[in-house]
Amino acid sequence: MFIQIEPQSDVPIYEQVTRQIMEGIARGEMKPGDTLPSVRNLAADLGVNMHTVNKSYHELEEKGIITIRAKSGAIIRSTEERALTPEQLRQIEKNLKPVVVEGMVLGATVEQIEHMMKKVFSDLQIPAEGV
Amino acid sequence: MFIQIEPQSDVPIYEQVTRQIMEGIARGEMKPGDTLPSVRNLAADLGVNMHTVNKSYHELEEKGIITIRAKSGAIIRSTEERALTPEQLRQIEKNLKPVVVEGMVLGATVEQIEHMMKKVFSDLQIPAEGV
DNA sequence: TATTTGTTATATTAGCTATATAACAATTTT
DNA sequence: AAAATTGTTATATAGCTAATATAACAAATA
Repeated sequence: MFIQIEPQSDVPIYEQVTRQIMEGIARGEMKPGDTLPSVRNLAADLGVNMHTVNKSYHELEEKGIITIRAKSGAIIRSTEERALTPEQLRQIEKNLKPVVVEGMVLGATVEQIEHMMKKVFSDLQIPAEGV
Repeated sequence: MFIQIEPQSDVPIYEQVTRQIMEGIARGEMKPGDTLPSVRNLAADLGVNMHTVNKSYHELEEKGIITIRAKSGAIIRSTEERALTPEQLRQIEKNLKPVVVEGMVLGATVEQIEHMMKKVFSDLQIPAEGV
């Protein structure tokens, strides 16, 4: 699998897993309807505990990104199913705020932050076929 | 002071202090050259421990936002002193990435995120005189 | 039927957050 | 010069989170 864990990071392992699965979805490497590997399999692949992966999956479910079918598996929800609620928009803005504020205080311009934002976006864009 | 602590938040107190001081600087309520209150005074104001505020100040120093003069006080650095190093740009981008990725996966467009970013920016802009 | 699945429970270790006290030495104020 | 204030350092404690380890359960799947 495409997930790489950094044990020394200040970002918790379960959070690293969550983020990299989201990246995989954003990149189009994983599509809606796809099933995630079982918590035991992924945990074994990554060399981490089952519960750590389980926590990550439940975090993804809370965010509305996957659906966990008890005793069966986890499926990536379609973009139609997850319709970007006002609550989710508020959450994104809440996450965005401290990052933008820090950027401002350090002297970054709106254009610089905008540029970084678009760079992140395009870097994750679904690559053209055969690339 | 303008800082409001939410004890129930999942954001650590020292991090709340750091963020709200950054907001104060972004808003122009605190200007370069200004001294921050002593760790003991601010801690008393907020009803938290001295070490909690001290941790926040050191976090701000690590970010390059203030200078701590040992046994004297903490001063807000000027924008000229902190020249937005490549390292800082990388840090901002690193902070920005997971937020943008989550927004993407939830179905937000570049325009939506851009709009939120600019909203945060303008909300913190230095208000016109006498407003 | 046997295997795999997420779930639940218990226990342990490690690290972080936050508080509490206390003392030190340099700076600043009186 | 004396007193007060300052950040620093040290020790200790309590609570919480992260992560691991085992184990058993019941439903789903092969």
